[in-house]
Amino acid sequence: MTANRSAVPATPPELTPRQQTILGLVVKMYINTATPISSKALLEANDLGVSSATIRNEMAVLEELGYLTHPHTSAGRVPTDKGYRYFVERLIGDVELPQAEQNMIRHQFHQAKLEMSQWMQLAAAILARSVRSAALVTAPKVEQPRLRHLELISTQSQLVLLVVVFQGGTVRQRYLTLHEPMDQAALSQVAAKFNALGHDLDAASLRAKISDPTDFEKAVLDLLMELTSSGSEVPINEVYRDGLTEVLQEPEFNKRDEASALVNAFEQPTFLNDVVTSPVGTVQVVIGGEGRWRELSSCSMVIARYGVEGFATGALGVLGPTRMPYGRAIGTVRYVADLMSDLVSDLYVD
Amino acid sequence: MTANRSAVPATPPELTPRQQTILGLVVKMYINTATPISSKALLEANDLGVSSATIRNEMAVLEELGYLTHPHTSAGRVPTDKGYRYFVERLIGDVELPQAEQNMIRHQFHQAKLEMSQWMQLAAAILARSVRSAALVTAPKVEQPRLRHLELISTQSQLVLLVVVFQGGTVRQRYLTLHEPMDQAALSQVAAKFNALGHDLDAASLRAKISDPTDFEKAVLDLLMELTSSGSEVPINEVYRDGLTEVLQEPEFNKRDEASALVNAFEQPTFLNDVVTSPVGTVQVVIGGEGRWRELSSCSMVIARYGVEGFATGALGVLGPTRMPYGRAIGTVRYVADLMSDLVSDLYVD
DNA sequence: GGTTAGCAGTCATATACGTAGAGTGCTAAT
DNA sequence: ATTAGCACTCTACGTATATGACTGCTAACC
Repeated sequence: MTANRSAVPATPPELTPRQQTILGLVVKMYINTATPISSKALLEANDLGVSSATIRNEMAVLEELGYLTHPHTSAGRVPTDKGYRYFVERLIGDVELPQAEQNMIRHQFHQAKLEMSQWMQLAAAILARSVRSAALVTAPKVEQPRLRHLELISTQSQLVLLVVVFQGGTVRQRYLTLHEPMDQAALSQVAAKFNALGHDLDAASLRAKISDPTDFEKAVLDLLMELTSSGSEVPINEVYRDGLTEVLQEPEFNKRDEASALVNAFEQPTFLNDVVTSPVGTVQVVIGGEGRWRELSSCSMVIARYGVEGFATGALGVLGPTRMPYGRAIGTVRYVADLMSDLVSDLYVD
Repeated sequence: MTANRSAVPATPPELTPRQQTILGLVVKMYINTATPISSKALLEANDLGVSSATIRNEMAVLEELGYLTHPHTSAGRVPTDKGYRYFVERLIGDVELPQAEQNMIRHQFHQAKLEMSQWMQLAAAILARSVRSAALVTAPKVEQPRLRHLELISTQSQLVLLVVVFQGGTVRQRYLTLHEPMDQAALSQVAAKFNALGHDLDAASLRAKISDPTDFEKAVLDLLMELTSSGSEVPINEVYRDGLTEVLQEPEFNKRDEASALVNAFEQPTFLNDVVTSPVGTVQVVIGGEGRWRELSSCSMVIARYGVEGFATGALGVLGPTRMPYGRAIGTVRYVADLMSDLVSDLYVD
């Protein structure tokens, strides 16, 4: 009991088994009821073999150590962020989703039409419903996308639309302004040349293969590089959402500021990707904004990357009150992320 | 003054000029202050040359006729939906946006990068900021899209991705399951055939041109038809939004139910298109949900179609409290819709 | 020493009540 | 037709009071 099970820096001081039990129960009950947990209530719901006075004493200790708080003198206890953190890292037992639920989710995935955007939308819907939180899914971003086909389309004079289809079916498009007019035939010729040379190559390799490019070809190559460079913005609409309405019903979002902060984060296109730092395969739990996202002090996130590391990854997760069912959330996020990873490797790797 | 200026059926009974003035002032003041307007307050803010008692009498008449209400006995007057409607249809004067503002908006449009999705996002942002409401923009839907290029990409065995680029640069993609395996070469051959025959045609014309198609070719043609049929769903993510957070600050959304209803409508992908009925060129004002959208009883919408009628149209508009600056809203929506229409005809018609 | 019963103390919540102020509706005078 | 004036109504707000939910502490207990 004294050995640390995790390698987290600044390990919290060890709690006695009974303190752990009490902390765990307070967290679980508070997550369910959304009301502060009194010593009496805790006693009535669980048989601990001790009196409420003892529980009070232990709660006082847990408060001293920073795991619990008091809204006011005559109220029950509420977990602090530190309390949730301890719960998530030490007390949560099995976060594996029950088999039945896994089956249900897998079944939905296999029923769906086979399109990435629909899958992402489905993933968001499943996360939202299963965790009762707001869910976010961003499209997988291919690291060095290989070209499948490109098309140059003349629209107005001097204005050309470049459409690129990448391996795996991702499509990107961008307009290009010409210095001097070119007709469609000339454009098609360039496109044909690029298609012949560039098939299955990434943008850099294609550029290397084109000796002595014309100004226009250079411009197209630049645009291709820009589209596939790692700094390039993911298209703004490539984030799929669900469950905002439901999570706004939670009591913590009665206060308008809290609700606004949540909506803000939820709507901001880059938010999820800004927050995710964990590699594919692990689930990241952000509790109470963790100092970095001030507004989200009463929100938690359970998020993960999915896909194939170093090749194509996206992010997904849920956003809800700190009073979140962490067990379910972690289990579901992990399971859905795994499913999505399978999809990515099926569709993008060939 | 007795002649009807509009051809609306069931014309409301004519109000005296003074009643019109008072109704107009109450609406305007309430829109600004969000508090019920008392006879005294109205008198102090505007010189009407009569006493508060007279105004009270007139207000009582307007209430009798259904244009105003009372939250309670000793409160000022608030416009009813009917009052807003009268205001919008008869009392709003010039809804043309001031030249300076037009310039500002036009300027922003010409500064932007030339991509439809970015333009739509920009339109949403402009609407949201200018009207201080939530703004929605849906992508233009081309009626009978002509093919530009299609690509068949083998992903897994039996699973083929169809990517179609239409005239104007719209891209659609869909997966297709094969009955028997085909290799990429065979797929490319079919694609080449379709590209040669189908360039600049719509799906139906292409189908007519292909005599004696193989089973696979039939399947691709079917999919093309489905993608371009009028019943086909617009991709779920093709709606651009902005301004939700801001509009949620409005006092009417203090009540959670109101806020939820708004968020719901705002998030539902098909909402805007479900509501818009007006043709391109006119602005539609929906006040208080108008019976059909029960939840939105305290919301109004100012919306319009844009694009080229019968060819490619989308919808845009704002969603806010019934206490909405209708003049600004109508002016801005009209102006932005016109700009977007110009874009559509520039980009899609050639 | 850990545990517990019991009790004083604290605070939120609910209720009742009184007052101030805002605003209307009505009436009688102009 | 308009208006001054006043009675009436209702909300908002502050205060007082009671209630009940908890805690924290102390002293007794095992």
